[in-house]
Amino acid sequence: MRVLSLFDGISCGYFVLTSVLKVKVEKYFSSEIDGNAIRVQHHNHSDKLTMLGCVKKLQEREIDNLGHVDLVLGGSPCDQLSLVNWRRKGLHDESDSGVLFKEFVRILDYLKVKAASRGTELFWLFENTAHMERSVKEEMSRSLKSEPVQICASLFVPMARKRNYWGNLPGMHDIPLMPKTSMTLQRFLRPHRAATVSCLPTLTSNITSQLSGSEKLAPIVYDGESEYLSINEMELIFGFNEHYTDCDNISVCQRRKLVGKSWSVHVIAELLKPLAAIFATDE
Amino acid sequence: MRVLSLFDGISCGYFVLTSVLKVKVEKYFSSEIDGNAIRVQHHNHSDKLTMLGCVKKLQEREIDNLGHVDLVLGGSPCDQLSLVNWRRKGLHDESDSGVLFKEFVRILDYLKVKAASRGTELFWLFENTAHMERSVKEEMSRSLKSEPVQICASLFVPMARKRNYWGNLPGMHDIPLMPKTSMTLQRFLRPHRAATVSCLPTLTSNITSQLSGSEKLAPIVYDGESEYLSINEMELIFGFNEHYTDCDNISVCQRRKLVGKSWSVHVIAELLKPLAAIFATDE
DNA sequence: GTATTCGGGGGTTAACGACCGAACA
DNA sequence: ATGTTCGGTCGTTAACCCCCGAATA
Repeated sequence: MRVLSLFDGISCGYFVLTSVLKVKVEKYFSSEIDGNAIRVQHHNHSDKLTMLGCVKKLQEREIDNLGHVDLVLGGSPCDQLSLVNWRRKGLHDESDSGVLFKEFVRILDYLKVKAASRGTELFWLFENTAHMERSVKEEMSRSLKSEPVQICASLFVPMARKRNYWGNLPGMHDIPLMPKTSMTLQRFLRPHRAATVSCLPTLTSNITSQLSGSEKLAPIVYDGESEYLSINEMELIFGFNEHYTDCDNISVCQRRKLVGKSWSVHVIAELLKPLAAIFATDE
Repeated sequence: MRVLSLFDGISCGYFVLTSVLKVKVEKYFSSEIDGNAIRVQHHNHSDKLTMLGCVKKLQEREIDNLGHVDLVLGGSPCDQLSLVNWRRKGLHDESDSGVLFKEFVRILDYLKVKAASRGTELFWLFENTAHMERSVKEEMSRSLKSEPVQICASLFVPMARKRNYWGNLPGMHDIPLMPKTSMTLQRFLRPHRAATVSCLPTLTSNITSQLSGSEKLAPIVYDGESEYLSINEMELIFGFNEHYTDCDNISVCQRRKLVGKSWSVHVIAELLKPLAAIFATDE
């Protein structure tokens, strides 16, 4: 499989395809500009990724040079779209990150045309927060020429995380809306660390996102004192290996920002699972 | 084997005995008061250690309650002894950490008497920096009733670390003073990270200890820029598993302090290796 | 009503990264 | 002479953690 991942972050897509689904990834093109995210990519996947830099550099000439692409992945920045940012600028402020959504559409549309003319199939998946203005979501759907499915990570892990997923993956609109997982937070913790809640709120890059309810209850008790999740625990709950982001002296704060903006591994694995039956795997 | 480790830090002794030498450790009593060190102990060895708290609490009654002890380990704080601290207070200032050396002697002497009266053998190992005033070293030798052997970690890893080791371990004074290891720093680094030196200076808790020579050369080049070692690389060079100290949101700075004060795994393994032929192992 | 949320601004605290220093090899 | 070192102080920068906020469900 040959993959193009835009806004690749800490390469959740590559992690899911190779570590979870065991798909043989022949090429993985990663577009990312954040220095810490690239350090995590280097540390975990070193020379298996091809780094492309900024999406804006990907014009038709550069896309042609990638060769054949089977799957396009992307989740453009939501900081200017999410309702949690009351000073958000929306999709159209050219000086901010919301406008990057259009880069995904531009690149996807070009690859669709190429695939159609060659008679090959192009799979794609686009993700963004479910917590945005209705008008923005509708504009995204018009641009992507499809309707999203909303999936919450609490189907698989003890953490809320409602996200909208657009795409053409087989069966993606038929994912059963099962009840929340029976896995409790405590199951993810080491000895000496006790959970105060069974399920976490949506974890963002802001540490206060960990506090539950109006009483703002911290999730952990250690040595008789309440405290926040460790970054290790956050990595595990998102579905990565423990220590996934521990490299190159990236601070705990920056690691929290990287993971808080990432995808939930279990949800992406559920969405991409049908591709494992189509493309070559290691098993 | 039943072990008492004083000033246990991040439990290098337990790591060596179990992970390197595969000795069956029936009991490992750890005396430590640093909160971050205890978090690392909990995270890596959870319920396999028995925490004793401060060495000063270990009076004859508490020592009796430990039951039989085969091996005593310890490296008392050197911040008031090392020549690098020009405001050091020495061994006898009751308000500072140098005086803790006497706690090791007190506890060792009591266990020696107990072992002699029961006719059992008591192994012991005490460690401290080689970079101290001659008079302090001589006083330590008088108190411990033995002479130390000086071993540098560069025998095994690309890092200087001259330390004095006192004890009664079989063959410890016969460890061959081989030339420095042929393992270069580059062998410990991931792709995209280049070493500027083949062997590091003595790594301490101070980040500037990584700079070599009068030109103060940083050890790493990444993306064309010189930078410091990552804490991961420091863990590996000390002989621990990568991420050994990554837990509970301990900051990179605090992790550097924990590792910088720790023992070199390879040296301790060489010293304790003869015990693997005496005590039960997993192999 | 009421709880929720891939975020930012502001004041306090800790990490960072240069100099400092003196003995022993 | 020259280089070295299980550290500590000092100014600068970044991390921390309380507030804030408004649409959607």
